Amino acid sequence: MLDQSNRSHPCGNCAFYKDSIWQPVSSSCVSVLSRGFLRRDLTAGQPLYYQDDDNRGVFCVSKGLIALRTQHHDGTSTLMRLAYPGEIIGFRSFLESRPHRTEARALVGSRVCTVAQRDARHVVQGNPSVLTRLASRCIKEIDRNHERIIAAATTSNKQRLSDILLRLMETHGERTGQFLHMQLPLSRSDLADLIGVQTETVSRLFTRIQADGIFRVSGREIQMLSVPSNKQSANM
Amino acid sequence: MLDQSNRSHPCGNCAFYKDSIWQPVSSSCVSVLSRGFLRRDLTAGQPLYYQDDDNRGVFCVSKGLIALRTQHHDGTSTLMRLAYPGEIIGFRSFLESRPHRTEARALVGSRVCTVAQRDARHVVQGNPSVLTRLASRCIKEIDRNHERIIAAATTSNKQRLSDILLRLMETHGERTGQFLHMQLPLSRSDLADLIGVQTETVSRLFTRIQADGIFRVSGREIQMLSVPSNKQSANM
DNA sequence: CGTCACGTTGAGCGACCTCAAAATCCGTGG
DNA sequence: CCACGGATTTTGAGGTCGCTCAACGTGACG
Repeated sequence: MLDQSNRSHPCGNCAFYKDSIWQPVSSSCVSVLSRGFLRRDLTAGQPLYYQDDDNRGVFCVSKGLIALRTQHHDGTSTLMRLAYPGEIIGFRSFLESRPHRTEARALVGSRVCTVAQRDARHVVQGNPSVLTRLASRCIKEIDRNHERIIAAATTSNKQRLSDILLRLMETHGERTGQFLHMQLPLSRSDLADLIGVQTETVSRLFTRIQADGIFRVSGREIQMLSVPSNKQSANM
Repeated sequence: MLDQSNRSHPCGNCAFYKDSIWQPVSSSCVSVLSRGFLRRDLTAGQPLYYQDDDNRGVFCVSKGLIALRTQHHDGTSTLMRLAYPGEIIGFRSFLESRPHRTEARALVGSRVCTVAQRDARHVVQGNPSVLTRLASRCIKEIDRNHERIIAAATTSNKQRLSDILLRLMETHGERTGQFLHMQLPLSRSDLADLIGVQTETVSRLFTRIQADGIFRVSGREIQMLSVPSNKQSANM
């Protein structure tokens, strides 16, 4: 049995330690990491950083769910990404030393670990493999964006909303007998910003999704038949 | 006057030498670069690599225009990116050592420089700054994708098509008196795959764009009043 | 001269938008 | 415990845009 944890490393107790971008690093850098390390708990709705803020470090979602939004000049906004546990956020502004282009806000109670900017730079400089792993996270983000662009072009809004529910259920759902259920961590207008439609349309999409019999929706309470038998792929 | 060129470096004569990701590198690596370097001219329509091909190196567009497409299972495809001169392509599969997820194909006569995979890895390993610059190109790609997602959510298809014409005109247009004109390097169905509509819709969008008086369109011949007086921002 | 790829045009339909109003949820204070 | 106000969500009516299907034009090429 391998010991997956490591007491001296600040990420040593994290469920995502084995995939941490900060691991492995030279032993001298472990103490630098520990010095610049901050574990922070956010309540639902609490911001981590705002659009146009200067970068303060590299953030890792340890638990919960973080929304990355960008505000537009006309007052509307787009939800660019939902960051799930184990994911890194804020890396663009860190790597490019520029202000954040999105706002990060917890959607549910969350824990976020930060490595302060100065110390993160120090560790990156001394450990090329950290940069390689950061680049890998960049590419994951590119892949996610490509999937989203492709989905927008090839998949109906109804299907995309179903897919989002499915993904959320995977992480946030609780099993009760034959059903999974959850409190939806997003408002109708968040979902609208995510799939690129109006809030009224989201409401109507929920009605249509419910009619297919896999989901039951009541406000933010979502119930789902587990093992949805892939019947939804038959819908357009 | 600084000498922007460098005879011993394979990118030394390139217009984009000063922004090359392969520059600066240690002098010992310059010869490795030269060894793995291949300058290649592509005719319009010629492929550089196919989807699912193994990575053969890092490619840099020296001149021309390269389309990056992904094919879907149902036979449709999406044009993910137009790569302009000075841009790097194929970096995802290089950095992740995985097959290409897009097909790269020249839209007009183009020149592409390749650093062979083995040598590129050698140079990256010996020069951390190369990896930093590659990461920077990754982030540029993320920024482009974000802009595209935001544009899809906030801008009309007509406006987005205009924006594409404007961008192409910038690089490919030739001035004749008061007008810029070009041979459109993309078919109607390429444009459709780029903005996510049907080819018939592209045709109708051209009709409507033309009605605004800035562009004249006849098949692939596009004419534009230069300095378009930003009137198009009035259109929705 | 036929063929084939490409582009345009038309008709009918469905999805989403806008504007408006009603219903529901939720926290706060009486 | 209940009433109130604000935010959120749902529902309705009517309009617009893009989709589908189909026909037709055009130009390149054998």
